[in-house]
Amino acid sequence: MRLAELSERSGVSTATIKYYLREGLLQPGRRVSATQAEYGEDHLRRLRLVRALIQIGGVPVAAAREVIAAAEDESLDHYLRLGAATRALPCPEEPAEDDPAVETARRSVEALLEQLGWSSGPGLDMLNPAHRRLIDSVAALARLGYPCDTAHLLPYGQLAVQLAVTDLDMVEEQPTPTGQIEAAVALTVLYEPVLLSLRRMAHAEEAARRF
Amino acid sequence: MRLAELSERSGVSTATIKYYLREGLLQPGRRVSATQAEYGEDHLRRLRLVRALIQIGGVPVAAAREVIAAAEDESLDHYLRLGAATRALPCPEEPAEDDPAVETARRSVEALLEQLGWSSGPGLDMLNPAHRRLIDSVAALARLGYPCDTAHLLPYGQLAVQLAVTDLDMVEEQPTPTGQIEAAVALTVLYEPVLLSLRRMAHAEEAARRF
DNA sequence: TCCCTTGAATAGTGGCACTATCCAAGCATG
DNA sequence: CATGCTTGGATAGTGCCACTATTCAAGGGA
Repeated sequence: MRLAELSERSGVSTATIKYYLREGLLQPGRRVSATQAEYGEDHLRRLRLVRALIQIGGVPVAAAREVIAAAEDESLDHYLRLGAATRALPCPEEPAEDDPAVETARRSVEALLEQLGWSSGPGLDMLNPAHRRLIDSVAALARLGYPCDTAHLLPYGQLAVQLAVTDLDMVEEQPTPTGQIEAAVALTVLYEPVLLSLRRMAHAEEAARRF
Repeated sequence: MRLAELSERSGVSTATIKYYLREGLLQPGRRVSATQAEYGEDHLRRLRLVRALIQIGGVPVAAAREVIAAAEDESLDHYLRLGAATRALPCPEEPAEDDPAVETARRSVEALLEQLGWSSGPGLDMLNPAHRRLIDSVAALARLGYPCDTAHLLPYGQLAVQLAVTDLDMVEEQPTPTGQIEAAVALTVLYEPVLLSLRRMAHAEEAARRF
């Protein structure tokens, strides 16, 4: 199909598609003449994924490019690609304040990981952006005077384990390796708003029940 | 204390504090002369809250103002203020595409709420931005071909209920009504990154276990 | 006295995600 | 074949957002 049709079927303007092509989020189409290119169903599928990551998941364009690149890096094996793709996902990172609260938070988190039985290799922690973000968030809560020690975090950690099991079950439903990578990325990102929305709705529900 | 001290103790630049003052995120200090103002501990506390909402929680400045305004609206009673404050929190809203997927998603969500026993008053749904976001996210997942029906959503909803119970327990620990409102806002927003980080880390852990 | 700080007002910056404009090369139609 | 529209590529511009820098006059401290 032509650019115009790709645009129409995806609901993304041609200008934006061109932008994504420039940014490397989308493979260029098969050139059919000096001034025209042909796109296929896989382009459409990819475009929909990119669009969902950016619009629903709030993933920045640059990060989406990294994810896409990692997902189709043929030089890695399946598991490494999966890890690379998910690690490329953004954890909106703040410039770490050198606060005593951060050190306390780091210890709380370390203790939490131990209680959860998570194998936190000493180098792996710091490489994982999620780990940094967790520490920063806990530190912010502590700075405001809210309890956020290991005991408080533990139930959240246990719930996270349940979530991960459910999520990976869905990933393993995918038949092809590429499909699994894509599913891992899409489900990781797109279930985040689902989860947060449900939590907020549950807050409202529970608050109404209590008052 | 003076502006400079407020800045030093909070770690926020004077320029940014002035910006927050202009934007109404912070009450002006008690004027002590034509060119100087005095700030108290409550200013510091408020500033830290605002900062955490914006930096850690990713709340836009405008939304933070709404939240603050609702939290201290004396004309509402405790429960209404709590609702108003949390409802002012942003759910990064997308321009709703008029897709058949959205209609399907809406039905899935409706069925989910019923199974969870949530009292979704017919008007309340649409007012709640979280509800819209949930539908949009489910629609995006469906558009990509991932299963996201009521059966798949139910475990997430049940987990959300557990989260809400834990969260509201923490809110109720606060002795004063104002403290409860503040806690509700802070915990709603600041536990989101905690939860998402833990989920991603659990993904990595569970993936390592399986492969 | 002199200079530094303070607070207010205003304008400017940088990043991001597009979006608008231009251009030359086709293709399609009469 | 002429003509006008569409296509893809390149470049520059837009709008928003969260700050940030500048300028100014009035205080206050050594």
